[in-house]
Amino acid sequence: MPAPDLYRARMKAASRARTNSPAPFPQAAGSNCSAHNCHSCDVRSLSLCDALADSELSRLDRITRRHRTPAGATLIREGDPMTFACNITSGTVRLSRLLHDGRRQVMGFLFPGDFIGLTRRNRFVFSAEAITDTDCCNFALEDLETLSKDNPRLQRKLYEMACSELDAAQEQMLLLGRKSALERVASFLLEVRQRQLQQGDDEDCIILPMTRGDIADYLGLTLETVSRSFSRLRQEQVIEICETYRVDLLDCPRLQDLSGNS
Amino acid sequence: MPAPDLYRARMKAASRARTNSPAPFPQAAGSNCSAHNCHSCDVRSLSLCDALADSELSRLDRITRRHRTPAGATLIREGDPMTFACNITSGTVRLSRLLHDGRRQVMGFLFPGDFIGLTRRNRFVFSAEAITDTDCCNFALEDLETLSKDNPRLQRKLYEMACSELDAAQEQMLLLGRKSALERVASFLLEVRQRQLQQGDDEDCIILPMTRGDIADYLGLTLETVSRSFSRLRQEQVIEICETYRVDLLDCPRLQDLSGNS
DNA sequence: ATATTCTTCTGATCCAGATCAATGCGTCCA
DNA sequence: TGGACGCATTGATCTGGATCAGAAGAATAT
Repeated sequence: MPAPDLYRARMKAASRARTNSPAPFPQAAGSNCSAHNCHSCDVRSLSLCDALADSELSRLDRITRRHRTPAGATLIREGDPMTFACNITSGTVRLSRLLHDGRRQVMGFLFPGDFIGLTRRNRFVFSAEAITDTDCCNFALEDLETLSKDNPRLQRKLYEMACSELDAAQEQMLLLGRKSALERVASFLLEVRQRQLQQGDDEDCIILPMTRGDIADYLGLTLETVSRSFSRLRQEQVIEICETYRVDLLDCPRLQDLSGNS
Repeated sequence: MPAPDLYRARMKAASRARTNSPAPFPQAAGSNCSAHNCHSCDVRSLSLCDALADSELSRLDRITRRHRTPAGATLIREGDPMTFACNITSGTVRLSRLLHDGRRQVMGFLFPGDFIGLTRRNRFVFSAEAITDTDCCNFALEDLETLSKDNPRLQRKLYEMACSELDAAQEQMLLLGRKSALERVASFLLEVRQRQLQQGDDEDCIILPMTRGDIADYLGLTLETVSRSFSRLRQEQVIEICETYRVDLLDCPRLQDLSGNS
């Protein structure tokens, strides 16, 4: 995504929030927004669907509902009944949870290939909001269960995804429990870099579609502290802030040191 | 466990740490410490093994190695290769991770029925230490994989356990990222209560086998702050500290309010 | 153009919780 | 029996990051 678009997307998102327009999701069955099918899917190798052989894909195709969610709109509201799971195929999504008085914890940012639905709760405890325009495939939970029941590879893949998420969550617990502000921000930049390498963007230039406030709520800080940490990393020549939402990692080894991961 | 024993166990643990005696784990095959088998297992219904029918238990029995770990000894060291998984059958275990400069994050406390091994890493990134004398069953990872390969219920159970862990980890991320000290301590007490209800101890009197320092490292606080929070809850008649490691929850609704979970 | 909105950045001040320090209690061991 | 040790509690002080308060940039709306 070209850089100026990102800013525009953010603005659109903000304006949508202002006018409080209804979230376009979930939509009625059949209202597919992007010409797309499982066989030609860009992110199949990154996602759940990687567990299915070509021959099984048509069965998946039949239970899939595809949706486009514009930037700023809500995919899932905290408290919604957990009736479907969801696979992000393009865009960036923010998962967040609120405390009664408005304090917010961002549980994670989702990129193409990421999956929502690894939980045993019967309601979503977080909301999912599109940071940029987002495409996703969702499956009724019962369909997915039927499918996984006679597909051990799919069941196994779900297990592996849950374990990976768990590894990441434990990393985040260490960060939130014991790291300083600068360590958190350094860790975050390296995490985003790692994610973008997986996506095939192999530059040391990372794109941050989320705001400083989003980052702060992910790292258990305030946006001012995040901003100051960015500035300090810039002053120390560890990063260059090309644009607000685009950062060059000039010195990754140093960033690694600063991240606290020995 | 009667209360005074707990104090003694802690002392033993401390003395073991002092004299730096070697961890008695992993032991050679066959060195079973407790007379115990899968069919008569107390915690089967709480654990992984619940997924297996009676008829399949003997197969599990054959790949199981049982160990007793005395209080204060180490079950797993950070960095050990992940060659086995482990099921706690009695006792309490602390999982913790260290930052290079000694800062510690306790990732969780394990009770009977809890499982270690839901990860995709090939090395343990945390250490596991027995807080009280602990019995566990462990399985070579490859045995477990063989078993789960032709046992969909076991595979499914592993998936569900990973999802439960993930739900808990997200709860903890909210706590570590956004809750105040008092909210953290209140949440912790309620969490322990919940765990002890599962174990069948249905009193509003909870046992805390871990030290204030352990609790602090679990909650991202210092032990002084934890101690002060306990004192404040006592002053406000929300809890009664019967003994250091035994707490009565006098007013659970109030504790719930104070925990920040609306 | 100009006003407006959203966001970031930076400086000044404040405070919750960390750190430092002292006391007491229970257990172990010589 | 006394001293050492581990742990918990409480008080005094300090500080990293929160909060409060502008200023300025970037884009949209008019």
